[in-house]
Amino acid sequence: MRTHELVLHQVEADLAAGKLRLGDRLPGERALAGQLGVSRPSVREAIRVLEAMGVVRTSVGSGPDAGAVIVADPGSPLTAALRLHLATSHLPMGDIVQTRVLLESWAVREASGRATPSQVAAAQQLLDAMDEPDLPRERFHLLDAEFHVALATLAGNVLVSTIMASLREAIHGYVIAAAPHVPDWTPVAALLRAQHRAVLAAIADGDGDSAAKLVAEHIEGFYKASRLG
Amino acid sequence: MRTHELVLHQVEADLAAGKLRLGDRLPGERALAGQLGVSRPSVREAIRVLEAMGVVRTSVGSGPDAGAVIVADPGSPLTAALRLHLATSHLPMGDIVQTRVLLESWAVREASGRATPSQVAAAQQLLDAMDEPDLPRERFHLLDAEFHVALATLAGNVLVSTIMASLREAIHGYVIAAAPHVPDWTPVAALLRAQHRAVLAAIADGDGDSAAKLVAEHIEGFYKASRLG
DNA sequence: GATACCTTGTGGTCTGACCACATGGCTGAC
DNA sequence: GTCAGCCATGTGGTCAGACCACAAGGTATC
Repeated sequence: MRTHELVLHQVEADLAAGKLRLGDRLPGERALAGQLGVSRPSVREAIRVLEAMGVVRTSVGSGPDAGAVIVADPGSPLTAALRLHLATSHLPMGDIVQTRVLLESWAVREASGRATPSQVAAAQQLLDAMDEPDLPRERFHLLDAEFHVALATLAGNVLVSTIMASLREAIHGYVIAAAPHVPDWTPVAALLRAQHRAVLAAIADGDGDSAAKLVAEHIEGFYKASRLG
Repeated sequence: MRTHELVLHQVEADLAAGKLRLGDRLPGERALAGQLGVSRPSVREAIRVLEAMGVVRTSVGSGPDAGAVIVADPGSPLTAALRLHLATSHLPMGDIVQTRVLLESWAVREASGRATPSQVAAAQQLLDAMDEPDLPRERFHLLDAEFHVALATLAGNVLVSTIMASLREAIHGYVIAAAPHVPDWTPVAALLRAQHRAVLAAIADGDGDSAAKLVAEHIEGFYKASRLG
């Protein structure tokens, strides 16, 4: 076993045993190295991995917030991993689109009937913001992503909404890059806006089947238009 | 930007540009450090992150296989991240079960009608192996996991089957730990075996709806019996 | 020609040092 | 007594240099 893996296992064991909890600070790099009988570079490599996994956040300086703090951010590692594997071209974009359809259809179906009026209103505000004329296209896509993640969150499943958010973020760059393939943007944007409102209305009405159908058409249509799917 | 992140971005850019392809080797740690004007520990930290993300595999020694080789393994990082976040107790087991039901229902529905006889036969062999009397319980669960992943693979979506595999692996330890909660194991195992065969039969018959329903009941029933869900 | 050895290049690890940064207490002025 | 400014302290960030273990492939020996 490599030295930094020893450190990783130790930290994971402490997490599982409850010795390390959310918000706690890891011992300093020098102290941890001393405790485990390894060198500081090995501890640092382990902390880099934990950081990449979204388990700790490090910051320099002094005070209560300094050092390596335990956080719970399952999203960022997933996003980063998806981005990297998309870059290697060994993760077909079509599979990602299909997965989005699958997850979002389920999420809006689940959200129908359990979404509170205030949650629906919050999503509505995002749609209103997207109605603004002369909205830059990148801003449009960011709001769009936020809306879809908000829908996924309504289903109340942390894992599903996390996966959704990561999928959106990982492909955001590709969506922007594909912009030239949709020269006539204005009518497309109008269609997307209308579809969003239809989906949200179906959720508010508690009509899960319609919501699922509408969101699937919405996603598939967009990727087809963007030549991404 | 921290130094090791600079290295990461450089590698990601090379991947996206096609300068680095699957199977290629990264320059040696010393060479890479020299090229980018950073120190070797910084390069090493970056490589640790890439390794954690399943983008490279490192090995010592000499020859064509030595060093850091580009691989495509989106599964292991996902597994590790899920394990760690389960350890922090900020990822409810119920959400994982729900996600499994969602993904597997879709997968078996998709697999119905597109699975070839040879694929079904391969899955059947796993079930036959699970029929062996006096099979150790851990071995049973491993074969069970393999069977479920095989089903997910039949749907032909890399992302979905990868997520599925990671979910299974991440919770494997918890399943084993929950074994004492199912004292009367023999009839439970018999039920699981029967359910497996029913699911596979439905897939072979092309009856997607039945397959989806059966697999959902199978998964939910198991977690309920194990007091995990 | 086959075998044992050794050269070479790889990652793995450690030591020790210095830097940048943020805090928090200390010191001095008022 | 109060407050502003300063500096000691502890943190991660980075570096240089060294040595080890390992595996391949060439080389010398028998």
